[in-house]
Amino acid sequence: MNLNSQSPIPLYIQLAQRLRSGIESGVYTVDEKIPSENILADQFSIGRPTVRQATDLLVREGLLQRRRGSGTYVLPPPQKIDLFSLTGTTAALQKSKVASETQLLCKPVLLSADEVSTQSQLPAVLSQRELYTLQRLTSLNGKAALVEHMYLVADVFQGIENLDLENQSLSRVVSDEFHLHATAADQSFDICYPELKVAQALELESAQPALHVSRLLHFGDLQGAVYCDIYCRTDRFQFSQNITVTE
Amino acid sequence: MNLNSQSPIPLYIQLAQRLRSGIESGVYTVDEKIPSENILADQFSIGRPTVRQATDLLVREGLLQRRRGSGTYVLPPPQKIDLFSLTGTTAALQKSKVASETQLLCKPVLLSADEVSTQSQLPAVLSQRELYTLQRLTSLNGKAALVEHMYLVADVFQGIENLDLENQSLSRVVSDEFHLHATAADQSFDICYPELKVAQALELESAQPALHVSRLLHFGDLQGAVYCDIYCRTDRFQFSQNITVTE
DNA sequence: TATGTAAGGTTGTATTGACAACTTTACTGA
DNA sequence: TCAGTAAAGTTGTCAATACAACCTTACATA
Repeated sequence: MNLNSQSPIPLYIQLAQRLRSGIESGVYTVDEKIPSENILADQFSIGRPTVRQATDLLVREGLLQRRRGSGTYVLPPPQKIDLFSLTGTTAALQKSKVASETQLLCKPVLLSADEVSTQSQLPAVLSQRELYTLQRLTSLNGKAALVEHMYLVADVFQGIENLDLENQSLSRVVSDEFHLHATAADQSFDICYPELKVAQALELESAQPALHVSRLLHFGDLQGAVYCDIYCRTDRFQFSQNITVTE
Repeated sequence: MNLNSQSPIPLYIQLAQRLRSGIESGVYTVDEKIPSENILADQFSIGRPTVRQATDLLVREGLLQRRRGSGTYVLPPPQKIDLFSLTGTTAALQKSKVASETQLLCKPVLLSADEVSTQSQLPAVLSQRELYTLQRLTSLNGKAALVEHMYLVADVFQGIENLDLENQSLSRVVSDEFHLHATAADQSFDICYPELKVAQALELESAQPALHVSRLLHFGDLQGAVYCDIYCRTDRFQFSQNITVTE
């Protein structure tokens, strides 16, 4: 079985399409290996770097995962989780009936207004204020799903560093301990390649993108009391949202 | 100037980091070329394939664009557009004061219930119904930004194929002609690699991801009367959303 | 001065080859 | 039967080389 070297379509794209079809049709089974790079090179009469270019595409699409020394595996399709409605992340996960575990990557730390002013990615409403910052990793069914890097206005959330912030919805903590409820949010969505620490926490492959959501939460008159950068693996879980008109 | 070949960090990642720093610090200017692959290979004493591996990363991150025969260019950062609140896409763009142009890629076509039932990606609420389908490309400031592939319930939107659907908010058409207003939406967000036609319309590089949003719109009692797959280039524009609590 | 052509420069695709770092498998000895 | 070790197989990184397909630049001619 060979590829068409007279075709204007590059060989690596032809091979990628063959492999993609094989995955979709079940020829290659989820959680099992596809043939090794050397075997594919022989089968299709092309070089191993060209095979790697083809599998690079499918790794990036979230269909395959390479494991050094072991092989190249077919990944399962993503599950669906409502994450971007205003219910709060851990609450949404509990509703979705997936086993979820949240752990702190960084415990809450108090940042002075000077320190905050050096962090240019924070919204203007938070500049020049003291903030608590913390990072959490949430795994679903034992698999890393999302990382949250949160900033909370220190004045509003005094004492939060003494609370248990693992395996518990932040919105519940905010509600139970501070008697606040989010009333609105501004979010933006983009594709990014997270910094190394976040990529490692999410178990991302080299140059694998993540969905990045910047979320600024408003609590009635307390505008922008919480800011959160969320990094999601959309290849493992599909993140959804329900919204309604507010009029 | 050389890379550290004794480092455990691969050479291509070291070079990528050097180039990224150069872009962020302004050493390499937006809309101008970085040094050619051969020049970088000489400068850093590495092979051209290794240089290409490094620039591959930055192309994927949306920092660089390669143009065959011309060079490798630094791309400008994305602009911010509110797209995922419930205001409707073209209306949101008008509000953002970017020059926007919307053109049909496919005019509305009526799909029979049989044809609809073969399209597995549509939500269950739409199966077994006659639908109009159409595709639109929206460009902002002359640059392809998003593609919408829409499905509208035929009973509800009879006659829509006779309306002008270019350069006009669908939500306005729906409002003016059918006296309907979206009251809620279910959306999900993921990173995808669109099919060729969509990728071409968006001017995506090979294996460049797009943000994919599936949106099901509800019009009061008319649940799920419009379904839309939206593919966005988040490297050119940053897409945002404002949501509020509905209680 | 403008147009056309050729040469040079640039990125895109592909091959062959080598070695490192890892996992898996098979065999041997206690 | 179990543990340890070596060999084989797998992916990851790197390089040289070649040719194709494109763009840019410079020069010549009308």
